[in-house]
Amino acid sequence: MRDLIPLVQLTADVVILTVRQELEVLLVRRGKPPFEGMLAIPGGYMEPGENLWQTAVRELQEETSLDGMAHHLELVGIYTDPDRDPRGQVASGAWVAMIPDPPVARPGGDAAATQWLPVEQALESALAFDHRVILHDAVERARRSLDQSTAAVSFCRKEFTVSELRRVYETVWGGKLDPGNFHRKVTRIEGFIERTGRTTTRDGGRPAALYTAGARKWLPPSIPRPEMSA
Amino acid sequence: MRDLIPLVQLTADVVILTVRQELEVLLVRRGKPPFEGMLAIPGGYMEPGENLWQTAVRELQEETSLDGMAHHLELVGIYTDPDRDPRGQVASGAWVAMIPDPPVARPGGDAAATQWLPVEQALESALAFDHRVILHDAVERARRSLDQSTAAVSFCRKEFTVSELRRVYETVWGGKLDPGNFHRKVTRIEGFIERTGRTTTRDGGRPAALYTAGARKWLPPSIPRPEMSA
DNA sequence: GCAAAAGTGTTGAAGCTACACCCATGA
DNA sequence: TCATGGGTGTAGCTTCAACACTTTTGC
Repeated sequence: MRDLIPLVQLTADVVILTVRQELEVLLVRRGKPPFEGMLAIPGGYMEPGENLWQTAVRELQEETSLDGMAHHLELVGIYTDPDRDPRGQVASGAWVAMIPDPPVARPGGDAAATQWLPVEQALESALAFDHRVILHDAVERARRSLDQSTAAVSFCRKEFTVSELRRVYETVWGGKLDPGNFHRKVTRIEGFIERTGRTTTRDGGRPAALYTAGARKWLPPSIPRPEMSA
Repeated sequence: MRDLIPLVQLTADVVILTVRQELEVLLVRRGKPPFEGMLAIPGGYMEPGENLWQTAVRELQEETSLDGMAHHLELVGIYTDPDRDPRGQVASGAWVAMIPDPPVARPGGDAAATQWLPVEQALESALAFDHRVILHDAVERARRSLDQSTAAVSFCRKEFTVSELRRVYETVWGGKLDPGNFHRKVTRIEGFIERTGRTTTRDGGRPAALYTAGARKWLPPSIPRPEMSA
């Protein structure tokens, strides 16, 4: 009976997204079989003593030289179809990371090359394993997070302007937001973003106030919670 | 090198929640070691040919006699600490299910007994494995889903009244909502709930219109998406 | 000065909260 | 008839969308 229980290996795949002109994803070209030469989502095996979240943090760090721990890493799903990997039973936890300013991509491990690709384009490409599904789910999740949480700030550098934040929303959703109204909206949601007191003119025009991420994690719901009482 | 990659067994744990007077969770008392005699979240091993979601569906079905497929099953997390199970490396995917009307709990498998417990009370109890953490995360997730998605209807039977839906929110959040305003709110969100044309007097008073769940999955965000264009 | 981006003011429409009030049933 | 919960009306307030307009920089 106990022998019938599948023994599996675990991998963490990390869908690394950033916002430039469009929403882009970091992919690696596989340097060895299976799917040698194909594009894939960066990931790797869980190592002894690790849990899978730590694996994801490590992968993010290896691919981007970013401190994975400090960045937004959100679980997307767990992919466990028995035949998803030709090498045998390999289950994968998929995370999505939203990072600012694409840093230089760093090839390493079994990746012959890493590259940024617009997600539109990546979703039309053939990817290794079930990575097209994973990428699709991850992008869905990222869009949803923009709706509901303060995750958009993860796409901005540590200090950012309201306009830079607005451009994140505009890019991920496609469309334009009224700058004035957006400014009032986000500055009025308590704990969303906090002024640093500094300003910048890096976007041209009148100096813009710089902000950092606030403590709030979730945007206010559309059905407001009642006052706690019970 | 390849031998260093841990081989693990996979289990699916299903946190089954329902709303009665309070938010309650279905727990099983373990009938064999490890943690024999302790309360635990129902779950079981992934079987050959299954993926882990199917395992979760099967577990829900075994514990509640409900068609697991038809019910709301939401991934909560993946629990992979190397020492979370004394039997060895066992990783667990945790789901949360929100079901109506507690049906009769059905002991089966390695569960000597199953019982409903108020969540507050369960969170104060010692549970097997890391199940206190899992339960905590699952309840958080359920609360969040009420904010952001239409998941509240999963706590209602197939046909329900607006008041029954309101009581779900009131119970999960603790507090009172204005009946009139709540009624207008949910009936005006398109696709949230749909009238059946039938009525009921099961809650007393004037007959109440019966509704079913609509097609909408997510409630409107507080920062409205711009019109798509790009 | 001119262009560009930041941020504020304004106005009419829409939505929300609180609460009164009527409705339709069972007892 | 009364009690109970269902549902609508309404007044006052807040928020919102659209867009004009002022501010502060770089060139």
